[in-house]
Amino acid sequence: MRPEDCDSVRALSLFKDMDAAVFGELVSAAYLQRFPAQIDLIKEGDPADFLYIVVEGSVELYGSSNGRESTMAMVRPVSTFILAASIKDAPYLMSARTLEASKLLLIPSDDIRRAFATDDKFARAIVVELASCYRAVIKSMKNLKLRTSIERVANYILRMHARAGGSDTVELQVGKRNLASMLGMTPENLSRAFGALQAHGVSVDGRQITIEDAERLARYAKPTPLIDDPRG
Amino acid sequence: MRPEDCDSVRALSLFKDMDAAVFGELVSAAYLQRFPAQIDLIKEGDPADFLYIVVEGSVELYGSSNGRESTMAMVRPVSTFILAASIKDAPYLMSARTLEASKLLLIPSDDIRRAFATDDKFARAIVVELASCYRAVIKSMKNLKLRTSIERVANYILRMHARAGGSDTVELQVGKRNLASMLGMTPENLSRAFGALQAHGVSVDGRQITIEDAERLARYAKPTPLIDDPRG
DNA sequence: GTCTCCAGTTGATGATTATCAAATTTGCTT
DNA sequence: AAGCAAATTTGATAATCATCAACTGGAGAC
Repeated sequence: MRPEDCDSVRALSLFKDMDAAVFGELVSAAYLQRFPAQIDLIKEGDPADFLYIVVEGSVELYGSSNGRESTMAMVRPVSTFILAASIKDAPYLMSARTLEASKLLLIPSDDIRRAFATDDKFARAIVVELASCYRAVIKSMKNLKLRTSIERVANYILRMHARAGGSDTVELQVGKRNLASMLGMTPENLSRAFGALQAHGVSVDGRQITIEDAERLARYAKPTPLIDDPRG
Repeated sequence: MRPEDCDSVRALSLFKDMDAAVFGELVSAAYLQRFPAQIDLIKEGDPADFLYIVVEGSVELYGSSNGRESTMAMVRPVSTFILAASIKDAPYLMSARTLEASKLLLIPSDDIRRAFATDDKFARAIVVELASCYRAVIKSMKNLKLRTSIERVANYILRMHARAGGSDTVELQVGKRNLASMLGMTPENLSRAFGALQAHGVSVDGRQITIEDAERLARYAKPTPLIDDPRG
């Protein structure tokens, strides 16, 4: 594991304040691996053998039932996923696959639980992390239950716009297929939603999205920090 | 606060292993209050001044946006709600109101955070609690995204059936209006869903639900522990 | 450069779900 | 027990969303 990768993991709020020796043990027990795009990493229902950290690339978390499948979240560097299952020693609730070629750090759940039991600061950092994850899912659920599909797309565009520092052109980071599933709709309807948002000053060309007037779009989308603020 | 209420709170896994003195401080700082039915307790966006514990009765957590409103969860005794906001000192993401006359324990978030900072066992108990809450929301989200409304109703009935120890008649604990919102549909469609489930051996009379053959219903509902198991 | 493949788009249609209005039942009050 | 308000059901209709099929355009293979 390269020092800069190690540093970027250590910089995560989850690990930042933990005991140096315990962190050392975690890292030495871990595997740093590269995966190609579209590789299945974990399957829901499997025992949670590892905690995963996305060092480079991106990963899709999705759920399945019957024949259906739906994206639950997309994870980009540097952050962890499936922490809850690792800690509880419970089966994964979501499957995961790489979206692109990715570098991942796999830490055995046993070691995570041991560090959790020994290191008080680590235990407290996990609390904060889980609380944030919990609140993120609640927001995502409110987004789903309280908004129409076009509103969800509109608010997604506004969030990208904010993340890009207010630039009036933003670039989609994920394929429209994945985005559609993430937003709880079909790819066809995502296309049509983009079309419908032309009426609110949005134009889409490939993965380039141009926002004519963010204020105007916001008047339609009606964003609220209680759903759309990635922090808090 | 009556000793039996105190004991039932202490028995929660969140508090069970915590230091007796710290627990004593928490309880002495807390307010035990009775509320009538349909009383607004908290409003989303407000600062998280208290952690709530439902001692008796039941509470609805709901989100709103635009003019819409949707039930996110229903909390029954004895359990806590809005722990994540209390710990993070962040605004509530959900509003709460009593569903029936209820007895609630309100613990100031400041005291919760102080106890979290001092008591290592409490900090670890919070981790387990938050991990469980997180997984519960993920399940709820999978339920929403991966199932039709009739399937959600069918699986809800199966869960009640299991909770009632396999009895072939179960009683609805909540009004159909609330249940509909919880399951992400309108009251009208819940009615029709019950009607549609007659074809799978379910008959509904008021709040009494009779399941002719749970196996048969399960063949339609296709429950999975990764969505429907309340534990894990 | 041309071909192929695949993601994305578009159009037509069907299923699901929401909305509105009215009828009916239920539960509670007097 | 009668009367009233609220909850639920039912029916008719409309909006939303999914599905299927056909088409388009661009990226990579050869």
